[in-house]
Amino acid sequence: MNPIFHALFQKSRYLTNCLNEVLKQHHLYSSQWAILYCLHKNGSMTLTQIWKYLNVEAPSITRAITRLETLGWVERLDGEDKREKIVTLSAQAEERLPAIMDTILAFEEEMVGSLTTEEQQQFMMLLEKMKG
Amino acid sequence: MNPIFHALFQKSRYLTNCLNEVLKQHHLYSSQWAILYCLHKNGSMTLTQIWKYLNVEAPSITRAITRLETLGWVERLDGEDKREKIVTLSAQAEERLPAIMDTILAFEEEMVGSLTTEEQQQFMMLLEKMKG
DNA sequence: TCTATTTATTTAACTAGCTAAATAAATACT
DNA sequence: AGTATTTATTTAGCTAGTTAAATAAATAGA
Repeated sequence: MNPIFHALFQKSRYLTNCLNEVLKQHHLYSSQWAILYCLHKNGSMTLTQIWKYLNVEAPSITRAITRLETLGWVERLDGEDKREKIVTLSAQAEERLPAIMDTILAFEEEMVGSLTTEEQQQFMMLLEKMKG
Repeated sequence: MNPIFHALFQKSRYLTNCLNEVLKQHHLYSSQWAILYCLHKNGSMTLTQIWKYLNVEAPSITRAITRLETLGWVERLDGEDKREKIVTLSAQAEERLPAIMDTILAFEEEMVGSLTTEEQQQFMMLLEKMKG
């Protein structure tokens, strides 16, 4: 068994666990953060736009949005096309995002700061060179 | 948001999905394969040895072993220390392992074959250079 | 116009990780 | 010896991904 896969899976799991740990202070999980960041960057989006952007399946997003809605982070609005739901950040979310972003930046610096910019580019290049 | 994390998580998810896909022909999931491979390599192991080796929490292994046991891949035996359970591969599993290993080798070649040995080492080195 | 197909979302059920707490056996301490 | 602590496993319940199938609205075609 090629150790690359084991190492890659381990690191991925380890990093999401760490991310969840630092996000605890904001009462968020990493998958919830991914959606909030996506909405912050792109503005209001339909569910389909979100899952295509994050490259996960629709039901994962439906469930996460439902949770974020009950927690007051987002709102679901009917679209002009009655099939689609438009998701927007709540005022409360907009207010809290800067502090969360600070947390994330510190986390990233801690995790990946030991790599030079060239090494980071090298890493991305190698990742992309794997099939898929 | 540093794109390294997104890329890493995506690739990890993509590779496990691919692995699950090729393992379908053997009616196995990737996490089940990880345990079977571990037992093949190390011989009989206690649950604790397995979860420490695979670096996941104990309940994940308890559940996976229960499933593998009902499917006939492994057996749970009482240890001399009555607290521990010793897990062994079934005869059926031993019989089927070579074919599964062929599948896995082909999968690895497909996924990572486009990288030279140096690139693979480079990749591992960069992974390890990240904190953790 | 009516029907068939496509598209957006949701629901159900599965694997797979996690933490926290329960249980039972072994070990350590007085 | 008897109690307290540690260790191994399990159970319960959570996030988070997946596929398959249901529902409802929009679109395309006869």
